Amino acid sequence: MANVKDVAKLAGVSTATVSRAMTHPEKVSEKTRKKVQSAMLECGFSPNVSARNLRRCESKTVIVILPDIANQFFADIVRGIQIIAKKNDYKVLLGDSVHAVEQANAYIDLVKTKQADGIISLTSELPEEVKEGINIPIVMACEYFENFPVPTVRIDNYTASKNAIDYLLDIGHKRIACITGPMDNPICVARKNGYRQSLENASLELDELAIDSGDFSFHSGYSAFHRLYKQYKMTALFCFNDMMALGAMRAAFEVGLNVPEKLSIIGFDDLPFAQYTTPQLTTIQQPQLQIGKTAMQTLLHVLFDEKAAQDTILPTQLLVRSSTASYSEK
Amino acid sequence: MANVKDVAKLAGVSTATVSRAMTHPEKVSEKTRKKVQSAMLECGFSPNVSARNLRRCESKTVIVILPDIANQFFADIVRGIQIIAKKNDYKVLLGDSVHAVEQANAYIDLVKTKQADGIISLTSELPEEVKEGINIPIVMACEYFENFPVPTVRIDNYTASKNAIDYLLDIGHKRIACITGPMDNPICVARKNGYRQSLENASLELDELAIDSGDFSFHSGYSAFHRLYKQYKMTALFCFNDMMALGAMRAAFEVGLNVPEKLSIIGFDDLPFAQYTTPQLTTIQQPQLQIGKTAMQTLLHVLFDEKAAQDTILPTQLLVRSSTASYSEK
DNA sequence: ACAAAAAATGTAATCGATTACATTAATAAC
DNA sequence: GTTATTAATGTAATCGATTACATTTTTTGT
Repeated sequence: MANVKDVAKLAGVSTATVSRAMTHPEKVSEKTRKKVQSAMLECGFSPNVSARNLRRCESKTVIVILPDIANQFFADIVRGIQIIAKKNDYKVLLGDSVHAVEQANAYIDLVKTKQADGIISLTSELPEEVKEGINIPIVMACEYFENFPVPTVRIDNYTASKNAIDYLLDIGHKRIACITGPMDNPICVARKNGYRQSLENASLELDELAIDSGDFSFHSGYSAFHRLYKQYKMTALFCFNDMMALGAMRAAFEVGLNVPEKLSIIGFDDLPFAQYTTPQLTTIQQPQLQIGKTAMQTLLHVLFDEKAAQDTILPTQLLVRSSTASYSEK
Repeated sequence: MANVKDVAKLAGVSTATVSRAMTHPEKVSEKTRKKVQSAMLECGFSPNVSARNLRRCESKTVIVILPDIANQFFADIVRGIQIIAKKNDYKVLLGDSVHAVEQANAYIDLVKTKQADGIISLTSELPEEVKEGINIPIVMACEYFENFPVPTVRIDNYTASKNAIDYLLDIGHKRIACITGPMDNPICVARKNGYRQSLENASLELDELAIDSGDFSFHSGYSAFHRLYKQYKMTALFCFNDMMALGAMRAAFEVGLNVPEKLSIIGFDDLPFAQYTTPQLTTIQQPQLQIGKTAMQTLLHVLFDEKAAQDTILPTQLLVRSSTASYSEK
């Protein structure tokens, strides 16, 4: 494989000039730049990036840690990250942590070992050292830690959730159940607080029997519904993501509880399938693309210390489709 | 940041010994190994992998090129790849090519520039040079090129498709429409051939009005259905993936064509949502996890030239759920 | 046309881990 | 106890691109 020396010899210049022709073309005369370029073509030269990284102490690569590549929710976030990364000459590499801290750690090692410059984490399932403010450029998107100083980009889970319940109350529901995510997750705590606050504002009490939890998978929504159905007579159900909402909708169908006539269901995320289910799913839309873009921009700030990187809160929107209907007591 | 020299000084040994303690521990005495290890801990040493890669001419990293991270179909394939990679001390990095050859090229460059050792491509949207047998370790999974010598792992699309249509014929359907994928894709050609052959075996002629094509997205299935519905009276519909099948199912609902009573629908892939739709989707299951595992194993063969890497064809299975029902003419 | 400033290029050190080869220490063989 | 073997360690070159600094060439100003 050709290296700078070969190119230099072929072009009749020094290795320094070859290097400059690649990375600082403005510092090389038009004429020699052309000579170098054709020499590079002639011997099929590709620079060895390990060598460059070694010398430069950077890699122009960012790692995105996903807890679960199978969750479509992350797709557009990643797209947004890629758009901004590309504009800034960064490569994006996706690491699926499969919800395992150990696996996430392996990706963080890529930064420690200089194979990547920074991390955007879409999961809070990270090793303790990260929370303790280890010196690694990292931005969290969607998720966050309580009281830990990692810059984040996210939504206002509390308000989004509160608005959804407000809407259900508005259209006459009083018995509103809820399928949460894992309650050790701060965003789930926030969503549950929104749910509780909305009920309290309507002078309704939160009934623990109306609440069950899942792990964001289709199946967990399905089985949580079956458990809830036995213990609580609900007219509406709020699920902490669309996948669980679909699982619950399926389960409701199986017990003959028609959606939305007998049961209203609201999801969270607005995944692509949400408008293709029958009935189409009412859900809370997150600005995934914008979250991704902002996260990458924030990471660039962290990397270049341009300004103290801050938290960003982006807006959500309740999309009313056909899985919800107004309720009036008979 | 500490480097081998620092560790060496701290442990009172040479850099060579430090290096050996890391990568060939059996060549170092028990005693010095311990000394080195505690010295590494003491100064918080992480080896600079760029330096190692530079010297070793390898990166222990493989790139997986996905055409679309939003397509859940790839999730378990990636899991399978990761399982085998981990066993062999390889890192897996996912690259979303967004169906763009240019983007795929950027990932291929990672190999040329020694940042990755090989590629598993889940898309055939690759630059021409790859097809021309460029000297890059690459394995294709699911997709393939006609007449190009890249090792592949895939299913028998022709037979899988033929079996699905055979089943529809068996349960009495005669007017079977089809929503294909992009017809410049060899796997789509194979599936369409299976569809045609099954019809021919039953002495039915393939009617071009019964065929439309999509791009594997929910929406394309939805709009293809609406086009088909205007021009062809079908009692069954075969879609080349589950996402289009769901889109079509939604469209069928909108025109009042009940599934499965008035229209049977078959998908392809068995994505996680397929058992949570109403009705649950009959579909062709692919062994995604196994495809991924085999692809990674094949890539290891390619990398180490252990034996001529071959093509592998894995089995599929028709999963009959509730979106299909038998048809009898009135 | 000449000095001064600016632009272009070259020389060689550098990044940090690895490893061929050389040397020393430990063990085995007789 | 001496030599032959083997194990452990050290020395220094190496991977390939970058860049500080030095030198040469070109441009500018008068």
